Amino acid sequence: MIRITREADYGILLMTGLAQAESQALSAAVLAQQRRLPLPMASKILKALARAGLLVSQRGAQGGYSLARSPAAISAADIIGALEGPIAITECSGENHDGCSRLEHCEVSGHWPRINQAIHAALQSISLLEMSRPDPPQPIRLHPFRPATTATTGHPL
Amino acid sequence: MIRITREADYGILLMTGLAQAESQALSAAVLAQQRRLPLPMASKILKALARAGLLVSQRGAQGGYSLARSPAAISAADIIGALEGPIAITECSGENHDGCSRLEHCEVSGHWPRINQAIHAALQSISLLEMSRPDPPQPIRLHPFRPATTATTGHPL
DNA sequence: TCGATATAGAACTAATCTAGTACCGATTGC
DNA sequence: GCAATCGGTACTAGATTAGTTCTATATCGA
Repeated sequence: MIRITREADYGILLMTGLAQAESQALSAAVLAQQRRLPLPMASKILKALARAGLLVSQRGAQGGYSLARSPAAISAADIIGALEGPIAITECSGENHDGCSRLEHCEVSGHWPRINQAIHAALQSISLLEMSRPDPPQPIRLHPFRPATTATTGHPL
Repeated sequence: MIRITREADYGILLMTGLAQAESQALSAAVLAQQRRLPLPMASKILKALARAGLLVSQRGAQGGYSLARSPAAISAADIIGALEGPIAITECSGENHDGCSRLEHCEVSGHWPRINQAIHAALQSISLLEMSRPDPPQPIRLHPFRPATTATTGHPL
């Protein structure tokens, strides 16, 4: 139900890694190793997070990534949104009806905006600072790394 | 970001249709026509909702579907959960670690349960009664019906 | 009792999406 | 200048989704 992609999962892992590094810059290779993620994947995700303005990147030798803001000022919604694109409500509501206004049977009640807002609010209420605290009742990984050819368990959220 | 399947979207449409029918039973054909959904699709979804106990079905001529409980007692979480399976937290937390306990790198903090719970709470706070009220600021459809061969716009939630 | 109407359930297919990899270019420190 | 790193795009195999089809079962009414 309401699944999140593995990219977003990994993204949160990487962000918590950076949050714990206390503003020290870490390279993609270091972060990937720390979180046991394949380097190309981690690299791809870090690029996206930097492009979204959540990370600051430093190129060249001794380069790396660090958080663009304090962990308290970054929410789960920020991270997930950066990796999975804008929430739907921005695609088909308000002034922007692209892809929807063409449809002849758009007569249905506005339940989705309400749901979107509820979920968005829930995600925005969770900060990276909270997620970085290593005090969970149960250590849990929902999206464990799985090499491309291996069977998988589902990843519903 | 955090997408919901079209089935769940259609499911909510169909449920609101039944909620507005005020406990009168409606056939799959009637509901499908009302919501402009292809009959086989509507039929498939209604079957699933009935199996999940959200609808009561009446077979045979003059048969149809009606709500198993009052619209106020049915939440968005119920509908989405019925169509997209149990939420992840039940698959990999508490006593039930199937598919996760085997993994060697399960050392990560428990951020997902927190997020799961937040989203689940948000969805549970929205009742079918609310969703059935035709008073939205903007009538919106996120998952418009699209014949199998047609291009699509994304459907992020 | 028979036939029309409806739901129950499983199986199948095409299109789309996801996860992960590979490659090449640009920057920077030593 | 060269090695270390990030930036960006393109590609592929596998999984998932969306929708259809087929057959079985139940019920109403003539």
